[in-house]
Amino acid sequence: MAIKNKTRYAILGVISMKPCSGYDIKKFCDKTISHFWNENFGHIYPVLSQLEKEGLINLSDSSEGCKRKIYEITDKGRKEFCEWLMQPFEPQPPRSELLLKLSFGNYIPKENVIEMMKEVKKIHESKLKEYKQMEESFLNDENAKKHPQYAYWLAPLRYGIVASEAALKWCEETIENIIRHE
Amino acid sequence: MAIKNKTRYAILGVISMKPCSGYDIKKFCDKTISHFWNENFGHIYPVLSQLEKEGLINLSDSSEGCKRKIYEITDKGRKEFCEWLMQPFEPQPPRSELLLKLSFGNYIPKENVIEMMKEVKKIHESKLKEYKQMEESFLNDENAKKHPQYAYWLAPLRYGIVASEAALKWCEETIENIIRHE
DNA sequence: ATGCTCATGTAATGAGTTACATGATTCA
DNA sequence: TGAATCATGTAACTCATTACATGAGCAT
Repeated sequence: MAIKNKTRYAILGVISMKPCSGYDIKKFCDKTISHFWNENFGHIYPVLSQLEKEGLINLSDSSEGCKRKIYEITDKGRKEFCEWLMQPFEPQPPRSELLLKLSFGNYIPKENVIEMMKEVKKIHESKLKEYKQMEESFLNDENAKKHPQYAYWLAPLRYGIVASEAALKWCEETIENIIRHE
Repeated sequence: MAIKNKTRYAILGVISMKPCSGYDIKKFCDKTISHFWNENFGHIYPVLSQLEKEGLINLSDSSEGCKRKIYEITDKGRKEFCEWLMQPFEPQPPRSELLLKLSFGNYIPKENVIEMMKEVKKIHESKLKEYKQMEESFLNDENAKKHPQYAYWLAPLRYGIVASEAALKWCEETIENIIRHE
């Protein structure tokens, strides 16, 4: 059976970049990878304890006597993290509430569906704008370019951009189709 | 607090089209909406019992004395289903294992990441092919065109197509970027 | 002194998956 | 007669979310 707890890998990944606390991890997720990954405290803290118990992370020396609990990754932890990275990608079972709703659109007035689709379009527009701004500042950052993670950070951002553009196009097309179909 | 159990709406939707059994619902999901929605028996049956208890579905007369339990939607059920349909779309918290993995690609050999991306590309290629075939047979089906659900069934399919095309493009671009970045 | 952010955690709950159990029917 | 499919369900488990509780430190 495939391991399903992805939170542990997200945490290992964040800690592997820089020793940090549970609070830091949450902040990092919210600020940096929020457009493709989310975590919440209620899950982070128990998983942190478990990872420590398994010896994949350690309380760092710097956090002794201090209130904040700073964790660092161990060799064992780095090994397990890399093993996960090397495992082939397995598609996740899809669940799109939007597409589910949409496919039963004939049960409610056309206007409501169109309104919903316009809302969806707006969401993608604002996301696209945000991603493009991020991309611009990223491409102009000479320091970032030298970072070994550069191409791997650009990729999710680029995904956000092309996916949003496609979704936008699809929204327009779908609204047209719904209007046209009597 | 928002209701989170989406399975109940998927079930109500399927039953609202045509009275059917839990087994039928599973078959329908696998065959017809599998590219954007999945269900499994272990969840369908308990939710069916619950929906019946709440009076949103009924055992149909035709299933009396029969082994198969055919359910039909009640007025109350149809009302609740439509209420859900009318509620504005709320974006789901994102969790892309692929993008998470990819963003830590610098921890493993480049070749592995590229191999993974090529696999992902293959997956999208075969999906795109499948969707296009479905689209073709759908567009050539004169009966389908007259169905009130027509535009709403075409939409998820079109989404699959544009999303796959975008993802494909992104795969190629990303592979290039990873190769180029020393 | 009031409110905000920092910071860590626990408990309850819910959603969904997987594995297991059972028996009927159909078809080769 | 044996395998595959039809058909319904339960139990155990895991993952994740939400709500709750608590307290420190800092600014106004």
